[in-house]
Amino acid sequence: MAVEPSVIAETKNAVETKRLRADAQRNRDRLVEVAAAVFAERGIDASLEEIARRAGVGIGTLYRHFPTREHLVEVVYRREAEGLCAAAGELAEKHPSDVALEQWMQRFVDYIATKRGLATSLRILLTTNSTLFSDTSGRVSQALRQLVEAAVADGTIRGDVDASDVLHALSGIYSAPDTPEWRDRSRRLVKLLMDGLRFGAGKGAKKAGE
Amino acid sequence: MAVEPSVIAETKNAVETKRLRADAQRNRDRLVEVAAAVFAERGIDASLEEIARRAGVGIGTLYRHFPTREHLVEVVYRREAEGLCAAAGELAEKHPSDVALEQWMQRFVDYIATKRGLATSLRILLTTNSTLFSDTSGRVSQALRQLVEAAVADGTIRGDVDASDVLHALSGIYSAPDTPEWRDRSRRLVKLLMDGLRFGAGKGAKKAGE
DNA sequence: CACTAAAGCGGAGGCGCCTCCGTTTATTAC
DNA sequence: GTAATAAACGGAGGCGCCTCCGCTTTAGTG
Repeated sequence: MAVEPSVIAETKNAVETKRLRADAQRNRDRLVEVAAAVFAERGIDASLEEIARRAGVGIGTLYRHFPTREHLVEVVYRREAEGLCAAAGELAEKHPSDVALEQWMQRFVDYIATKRGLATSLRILLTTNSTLFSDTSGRVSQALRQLVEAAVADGTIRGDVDASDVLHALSGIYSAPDTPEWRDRSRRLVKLLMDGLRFGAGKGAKKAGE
Repeated sequence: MAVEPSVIAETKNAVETKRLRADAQRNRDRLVEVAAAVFAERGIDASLEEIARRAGVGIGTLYRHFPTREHLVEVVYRREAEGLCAAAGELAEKHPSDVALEQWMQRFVDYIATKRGLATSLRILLTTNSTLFSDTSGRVSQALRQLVEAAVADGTIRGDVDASDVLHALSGIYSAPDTPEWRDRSRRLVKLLMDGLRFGAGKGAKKAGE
């Protein structure tokens, strides 16, 4: 019933938390990685014992690192968000900017899929600590902005839209009901949006290529 | 994850649900009664096995009657609300109308105490089926109205207030934080309110006693 | 009353949660 | 290198959840 405030502290200090012993750090990383996979595969209610087992550690180790399920879920979610943001840069290097945008948005669909699941389980935490989602969503939309601006700048998508338009267009992904077809429907939405963005590419940019 | 719509149906038809076998009905009643006591004593997370044990039935029987914890909690809550409403009539018969009102409000504090606990556990259900609270709160405020009007009518409390004023004044009980002192604080609030209501009793009633 | 079908019972068993503490391992100091 | 110590490990064990199904009881019928 009582929600521990320590969660907040823990996450804020994450970067400068006291150095873990090498083995501890290894186990912790492993756990987060495995947890991400297991949550994706089995859903958010997956057994923590399975996670420990697959990570090759005892259940006690899992609990030492993540005193509650929510702690683990939160860390997984943050990692997911970071991965998504990092992908923006990587995709931008490897692909034409419109393709980069498209692929990133497809990945965004997956991200939202997890986010939905996690939200259910984090609900209790969130009522107390609501920096989590605002934190990450800021950085995610920053990543999107970067991609959209690049694509507009080199004329691979139309110039009369900006990142917030795109985000708005994507909002259907958030709000669509949690049906089995959700993911496919969302993928189609991204394609549709992309076609719309490509249509008339090169025209109407506020700044014509310099 | 999926929330069963059957809960709604089950409750609506509660009155005319197919007759249970005598032993089944006995067990069911017993379970609800015991559950109310155990929830009050141990909190909403009390062990269902303890409830079954104390009710003298097997855990299987509990689960047959109440397939999820939430089902049980809901029934307990409805029973609580009914008891509160019924108390209005009983208190009105046994006591002067201002005393009846005061005692009822004290009981109301207990009711809210459970309601808070239950709300936590029912949250998931409530997002789907929100008739529960509106249902009961209508009847509860009806009970309050009856008491307030009687007390105004016979001049034991002041006449320039009505039931909704009193309910409004009680809202502090709802919204106060869930601290250990909550109950005492709420009891004092009721006393305070009662003093206010008695002050100037007999004056200013819209209708002087007929 | 006896008989039968249907309804209901109950607890064993499998699984997951979480804690506790004896054992192991990394790190630090020498 | 070794020793000392703090940090971390891991899994046994206790408890609760929930399902499943062989056994018991009730309600109906003649």
